[in-house]
Amino acid sequence: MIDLKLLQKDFDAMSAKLSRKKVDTSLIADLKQKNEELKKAKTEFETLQAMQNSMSKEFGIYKKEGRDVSELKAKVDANKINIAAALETQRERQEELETLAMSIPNMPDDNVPDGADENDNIEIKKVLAPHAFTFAPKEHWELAEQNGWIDFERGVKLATSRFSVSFGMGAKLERALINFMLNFNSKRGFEEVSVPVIVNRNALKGTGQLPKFEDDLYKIDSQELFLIPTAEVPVTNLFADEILEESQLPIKMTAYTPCFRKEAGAAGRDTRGMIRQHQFHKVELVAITTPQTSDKVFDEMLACASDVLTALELPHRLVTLCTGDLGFSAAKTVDIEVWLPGQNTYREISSVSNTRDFQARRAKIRYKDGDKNSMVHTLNGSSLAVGRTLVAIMENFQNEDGTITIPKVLEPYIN
RNA sequence: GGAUCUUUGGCAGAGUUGGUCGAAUGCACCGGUCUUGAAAACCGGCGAGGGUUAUACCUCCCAGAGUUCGAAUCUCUGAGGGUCCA
Repeated sequence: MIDLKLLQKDFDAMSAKLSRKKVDTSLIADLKQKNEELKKAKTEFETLQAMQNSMSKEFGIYKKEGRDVSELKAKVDANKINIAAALETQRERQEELETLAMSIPNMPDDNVPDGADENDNIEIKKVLAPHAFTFAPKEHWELAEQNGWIDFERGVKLATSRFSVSFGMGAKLERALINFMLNFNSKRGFEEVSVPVIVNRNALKGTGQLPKFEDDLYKIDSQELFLIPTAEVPVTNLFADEILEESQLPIKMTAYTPCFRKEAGAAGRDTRGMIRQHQFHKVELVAITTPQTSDKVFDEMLACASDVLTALELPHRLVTLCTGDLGFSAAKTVDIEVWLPGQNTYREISSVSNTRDFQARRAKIRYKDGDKNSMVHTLNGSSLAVGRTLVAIMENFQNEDGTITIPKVLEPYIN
């Protein structure tokens, strides 16, 4: 959630930043006004409540002294009616404010480039040059079927479209990749955690998936629980409602989970193959830091994800997302795109984001900052999407006859 | 599934004849005295959010509803945990 105090203090700066993310200034103005109205309603209610409290105290004293309370009671009873009304207004205002505030995205960092969509993203650097093929490289679904690694039809049979089944070496490679990545991340100082893949509404509010993006989540109707779209949700929320000691920070974690997404807005996109699945494996990085160190940890996470690809000998590039492509919670995001020779293009395989204090404010994750409590910064990044990594391996390591060479670093994991 | 108990500040743990309880006490933590330094001892501070220049003031004792002038304390519902029965 954006900082309402800051909004009151510096409306212009904030609305300028948010308008870069296509948030209508009138919305921000509305938010400011609602905030002021809530304040007013609160003051009103609290004044009445204070009266009530002091009269009640008096009441106790009167009783003890055996004095007549009928007059006081009449006063108190009258006040009660006003309190009920004031409380009701306050509640309404509170709810209005919250509904609006929770649906406003994070402000982009100042150095995030302006832009409308992914075409305006800015490449930072390329790592490893795509190697030249002496034959026309195939796309991964062809290779996957030819090698018997992935069965798309049977995935559909078991569930619905956008589900698949991995067999034999395909399945083995997925497992190898997960283990390899977790080990890799551990060595970089990210503690391995294993978390629930079903979470409640509150956790999803904390990281920003709710209330705005409920359509893209799988919901367990009977219980108000949801399948996680990313490990970012349970891992970040591990520390919700907590006040951490500064000495504990930064907390750096890595987790493997399956992820579940309805892909509601993606009809018709990537319908073939396993680029866009409803269920996929992902190894995630999450960090909780002080504001002073979040940029440093961001770079560490980005390097960590990029180095995994380098270790796998996969050509990739780093891309700074422009304002138009930036996610809801992120102040800054760098995507890592892996080279897919079959598709002859770079495709997103990882996304590292700094949400600054946006999620921290929603999830109430704070730390002792001297003698006061301040919001932490939270960061997350994939390292990596396992299915897409497998796709990249298939396409980059394919031989002319359609067989696939296994990257050297994975050999210990599949024997 | 049935019965019963329980849910308090970072932790432990008082508080159940409703009033001055945001809450004893201990531990932990922070500051100080003492010490060459540390430990011990002693003194002081120490929940969170809102609000204020600062006070005042308001809210929070699992969640929600209720009784009452007044609820951590009583009633109901729900959730989590324990024990027993099945």
